[in-house]
Amino acid sequence: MTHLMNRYLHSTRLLVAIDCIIFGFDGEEIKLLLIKRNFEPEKGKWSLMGGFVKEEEDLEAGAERILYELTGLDNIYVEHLQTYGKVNRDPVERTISVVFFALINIHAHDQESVRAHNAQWISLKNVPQLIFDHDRMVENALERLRYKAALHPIGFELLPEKFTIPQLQKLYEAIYDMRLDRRNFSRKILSTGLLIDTGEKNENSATKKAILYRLDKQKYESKFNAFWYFMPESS
Amino acid sequence: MTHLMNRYLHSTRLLVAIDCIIFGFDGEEIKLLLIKRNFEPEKGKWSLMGGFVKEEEDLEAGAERILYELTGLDNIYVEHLQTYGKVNRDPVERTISVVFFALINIHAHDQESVRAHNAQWISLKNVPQLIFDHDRMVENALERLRYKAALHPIGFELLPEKFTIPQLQKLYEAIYDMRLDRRNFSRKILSTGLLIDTGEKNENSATKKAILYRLDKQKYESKFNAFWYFMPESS
DNA sequence: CATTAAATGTGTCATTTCGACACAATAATA
DNA sequence: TATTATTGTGTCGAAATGACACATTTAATG
Repeated sequence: MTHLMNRYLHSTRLLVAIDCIIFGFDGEEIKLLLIKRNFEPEKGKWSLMGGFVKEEEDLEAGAERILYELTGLDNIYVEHLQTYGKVNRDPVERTISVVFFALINIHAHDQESVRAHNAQWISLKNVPQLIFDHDRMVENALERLRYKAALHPIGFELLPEKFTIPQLQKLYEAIYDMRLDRRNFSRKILSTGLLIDTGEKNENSATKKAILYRLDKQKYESKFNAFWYFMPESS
Repeated sequence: MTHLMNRYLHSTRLLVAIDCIIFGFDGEEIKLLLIKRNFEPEKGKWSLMGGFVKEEEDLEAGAERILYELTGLDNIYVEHLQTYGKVNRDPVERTISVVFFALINIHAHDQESVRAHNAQWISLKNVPQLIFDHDRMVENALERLRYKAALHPIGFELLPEKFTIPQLQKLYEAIYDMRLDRRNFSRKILSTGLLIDTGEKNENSATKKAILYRLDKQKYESKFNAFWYFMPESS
């Protein structure tokens, strides 16, 4: 038992943080939920929402706790991105950061809680410099989002329950920062069989009202872990 | 400063381990380099190669150290898989495990070092039960390998510098555990423009000698982070 | 009330890609 | 020289893709 103890006893314990990249979509742009820190360290600067792992808490649970604290939402899409552990990434003390990214319906969160945390939705194109290595985390998360959305039907997580094909197209155009052909996009999306016509139409339109669809949850679950092979047209 | 100290001081420090999933290919099967532990805890059982993060060591550096210790190789393909942090995953003490996976040329490693660590190459199909949550790590790594190899020209990392198209095909057949059509495979691979005909032929053949190709490093680098869209035929 | 403008739904067509399959070339062996 | 196993390359029809046209819906306009 002494031998066992030695291996463990002589090893370093580290602070373990959890940081969350929170994506939203307002109909035009992809946005991030960032906080202007009113606490140390780096008070006054922008950062991701985060916290430390608790003694008796799984990592995923920690991410969900932190997301709930800020947005009042649970049951949202959360995925482990990766872990950042450069020796000097946190100037106060060496800290490993386990990073998750979340996709939420931007209109569904708790406004009050967001205000209390001094948080704001900021367009991807206007993201300020962030503390520590949070910039790189955001970069990597965007790559992952693009990667994932090309292959899995993940985009729906950013939209309300009922949505139109033009809305979905705008979402993909925002994710990939490129224009897509309406007609080809529609064909591709409908060919997945994931969309169910609700019979309703989008009333908030000054011109032709688009059909409101909802996800076929069943097919969604079954297709989610399979490759999807959707990709924006190459040029 | 007291405020700052409180946030940090009252948080838990955790043991941080690094575990490595090491893939190899022997020409027929995908294999894992596993160790039969001659140390506690779980002495006598099989596990991944791992270790603890050192005080002044980046995570990636730690993975490379551990890989070098076992195989004598550096400059190999290593990618962060994900981090496992369930509260009770290690019965001795709560430990977070940052997991990497590596792809190596199975004939290039240091035999002596592998023997000294009581390690063995074990076919994916015969992997014994592993300690802790290492089974799930292996499962996830295989998923990642399949995912990645379908989209990026990653398979070459498992082959010697010069290789034939039939060898490459056998590799993909092993990764996806399915048979592929020779003629379609050849067409797809050659169409990527990544292969350069060395002019040499594989002399270890009792029949028609296959052309030896090597990677076009330049194109390889440029295509690596782009989607590749190679996938085995569906059925 | 007819016209216009903007947005949506659907269709066509040529090109490319993909899967299934056939045939010729190479090299050791009998 | 025939045989056998393996490798290289070609063909063909079906499906998917990108480029593009046209008709429909709706509010606003005169």
